[in-house]
Amino acid sequence: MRVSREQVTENRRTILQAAARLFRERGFDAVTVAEVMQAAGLTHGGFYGYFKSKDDLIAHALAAALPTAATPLNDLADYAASYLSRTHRDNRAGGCATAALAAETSRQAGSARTEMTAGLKRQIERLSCVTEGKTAAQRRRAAIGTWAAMVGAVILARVSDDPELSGEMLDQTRAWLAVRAEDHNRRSPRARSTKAGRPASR
Amino acid sequence: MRVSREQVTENRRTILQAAARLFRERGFDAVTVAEVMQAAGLTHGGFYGYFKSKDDLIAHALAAALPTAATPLNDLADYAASYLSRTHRDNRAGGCATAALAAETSRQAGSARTEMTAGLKRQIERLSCVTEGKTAAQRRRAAIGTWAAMVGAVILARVSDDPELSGEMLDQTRAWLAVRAEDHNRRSPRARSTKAGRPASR
DNA sequence: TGTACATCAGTGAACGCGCGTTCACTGATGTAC
DNA sequence: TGTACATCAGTGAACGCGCGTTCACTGATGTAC
Repeated sequence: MRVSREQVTENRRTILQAAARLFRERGFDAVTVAEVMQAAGLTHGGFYGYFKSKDDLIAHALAAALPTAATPLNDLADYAASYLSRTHRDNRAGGCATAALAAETSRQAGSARTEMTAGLKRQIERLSCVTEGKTAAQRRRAAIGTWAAMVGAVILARVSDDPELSGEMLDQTRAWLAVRAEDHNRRSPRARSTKAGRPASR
Repeated sequence: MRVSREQVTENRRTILQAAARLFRERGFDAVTVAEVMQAAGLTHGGFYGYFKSKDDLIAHALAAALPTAATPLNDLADYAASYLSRTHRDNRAGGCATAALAAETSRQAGSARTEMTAGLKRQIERLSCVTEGKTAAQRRRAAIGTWAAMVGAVILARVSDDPELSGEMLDQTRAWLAVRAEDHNRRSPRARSTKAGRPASR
């Protein structure tokens, strides 16, 4: 049952989206190739016409799930509020691929790690545009520290089976990040660069 | 080939230590029951005399690998320096079980999540004794934010296949945490509570 | 434009393989006298 | 204290099962005339 070239392109996209969701939700190992193909409305035999192997799918699905440099951030407080929300914590399948898969990816084949590393670099660049700091180096430092805290908080909130502690991880980390920004403004109020003052993304 | 009761007790401890190391190094799924038993110097058939199932082993191995409340922290800067070191980053098997396994544990059976949650509570308590803050609530907030950043930074440093970026994740997060403490001291220099002023652990 | 044929995306059965788990057996330990 | 027997920790073969991957086949698509 051959299919049109447009259909092939669309199928590939559908497979990648299904894989990206399933992997984030359950992890690489717990998701089978057959499940991904079924979620994409196909049978498992056709998989190897699209990808060399499951490892190959993992790398491409990661690339598809990670944010691109083309999507700039607006306000850090807004971003933190949405990232450190209960909605995001409970939405693994549609949420941040780094929080869901970074730890597992570090034990994965090279191509997956390469994709995750590229995504990490893009995210640090994006955050560097909205963090506080007199110099670019200070803003980069804040971007790295903030990102580590956000990713760590979501991972820890997700592992906690105590709902109160889980919510506290999100809320307290958010408040702690806000206090940090306030401290900075108190120390050097003129250093805050406006959003318009720098390009929105790179 | 029956074995003495003391030997049984020691074997159980050996199995747990071997499992805790292997799980941290490669993750729960990638380690087989047979590998754990071989690492403990036994054959795989005897496993079910010690544990109900692999899930049961996972829960007990986590409990064994997580820090106990009885080990208090001394200085936060020292702890951060050692946690955010290249040595720790490269020593998964002997390193922090939370950084190595929290993400995977959040998709695991209930007993493993319960152990990890208990470990998280203990760690927040430990850190609350060495963080800055006028009130207990402020110190707890700092403990949570600091712990999220430390765990996140090690996870991200481990996933990066760019050695420079990997090292930067550790160094910048450490510097960023130090700046945060300085800011606090500048804001309210009297608020710093001495180590002797509070019990070392709870 | 219409027709005949080659191409190849998709199907589903099948293959190896390795895993968690079970089980009959062995022989040293622990215990009852 | 010494002996006979019951117990049970450990062994290794075996069991199901599910996974990633392969392959012969099908039939709609794309192309050459």
